[in-house]
Amino acid sequence: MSKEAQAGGDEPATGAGIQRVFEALASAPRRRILAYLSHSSLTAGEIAARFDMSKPSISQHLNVLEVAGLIARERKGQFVHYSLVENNLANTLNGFVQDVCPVARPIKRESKALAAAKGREKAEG
Amino acid sequence: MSKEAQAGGDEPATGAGIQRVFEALASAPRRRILAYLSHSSLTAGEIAARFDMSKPSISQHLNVLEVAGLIARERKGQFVHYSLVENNLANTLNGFVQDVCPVARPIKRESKALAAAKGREKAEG
DNA sequence: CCAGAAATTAGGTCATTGCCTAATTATCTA
DNA sequence: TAGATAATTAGGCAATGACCTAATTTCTGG
Repeated sequence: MSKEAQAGGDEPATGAGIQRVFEALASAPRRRILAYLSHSSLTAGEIAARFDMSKPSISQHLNVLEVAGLIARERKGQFVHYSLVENNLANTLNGFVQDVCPVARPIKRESKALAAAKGREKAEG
Repeated sequence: MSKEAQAGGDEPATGAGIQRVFEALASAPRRRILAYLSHSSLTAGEIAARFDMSKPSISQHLNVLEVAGLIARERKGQFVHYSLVENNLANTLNGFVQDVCPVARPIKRESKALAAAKGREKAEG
């Protein structure tokens, strides 16, 4: 398993990947893109159509999200489909919260269970 | 209860507070400060001493974190003590993850329980 | 009151980000 | 192959952010 692709699993919250993730999330349009993709995969054009912003700008946002490992792209003919990389966001943020927030530490085992459950889901899905 | 002070409780992940939180978290030094404060409260000077950075720069970072509602300041004589606002970080990130990450949605009730438990903890103190 | 320490504010520089338009690449179809 | 559509890359510009030094505020102790 590639370390960066599935960041958040065991990687400490001080790793290199987490920086890109938080930078990616610091932008409202990018968070909005993630929200859209949480409902269904979309082409770059479909995403751009939902914004009052030029296509190249959206393309840049998509690139930032992809480099952060939060979304995946797949070319299909002349279209490029984007989809959420589901584990990464939750795991990265979860890992960080566990490092920083004392309250959250007790649920460390739960998040572990969550990751396991997700693994199962993927395998069955 | 002030809405912004305890952001993340019911506030949608599209609110104004979340933007400040994510911007605050986009900086490695600021995340490091949060990690320090998760172990104990510290004065501005004690925090600055842990960084290879000027005190004014640290002061600015502290201000960003405070405006985001992630830390609290308390003046004691000539010192200023900073401490973590524990609920806010976990709740804000949790709320966002629930909005975006399909896997995480089923644990919505758990996070609610977590918030409740935290309330109790605070009250018993 | 004055010297000194803690912390912030003020002001300036430099790099980065976010947006745009124009140009380019890749693909489909007639 | 030519023309149209999807998407990206290239390049430029304004705004923002992160750092610094110097100056200021706020408190303590002699």
